[in-house]
Amino acid sequence: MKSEPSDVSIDDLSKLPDQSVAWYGVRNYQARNFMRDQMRVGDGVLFYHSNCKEPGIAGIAQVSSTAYPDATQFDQNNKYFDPKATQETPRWFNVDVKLIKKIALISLDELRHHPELERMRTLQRGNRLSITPLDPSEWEFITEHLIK
DNA sequence: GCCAACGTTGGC
DNA sequence: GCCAACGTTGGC
Repeated sequence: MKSEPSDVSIDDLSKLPDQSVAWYGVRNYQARNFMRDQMRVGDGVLFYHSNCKEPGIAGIAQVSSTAYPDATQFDQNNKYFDPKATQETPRWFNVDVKLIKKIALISLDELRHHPELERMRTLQRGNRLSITPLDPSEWEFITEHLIK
């Protein structure tokens, strides 16, 4: 799951109550569907810093709630406000994500050097989805071999 | 349903 | 700041 550290960084997450955050602001249907239809409480999450000086995996987290309507879609003053969403028929959903641990950054450059990860969705050319599923073998490789 | 125009993402 | 890639919008 990608987050821009200027918005919510791994250190921001570590300071939040319960080290947990609502994954608000997703406005892409495919990414929304991953949260709404596929994520389960306890699923592992790689917390990825994007659109920043050092992009890469900054921490390990887990899904800590099932999906529920993203509150920002109803807030006229929020940049994620969606005039087409209503309380009765919300359009956007988010899960909560809870920090497990911050790790030494695994840079995008390093990720690209491991053949075990060459099919990883988020590394594919042209991929812009902020949320992508991981193959269990990719999760295993990263958590067992790339965390110092 | 097509598709041009436009907006966004995100690495570099 | 550039720009490739891709998603969304809306006229027709």
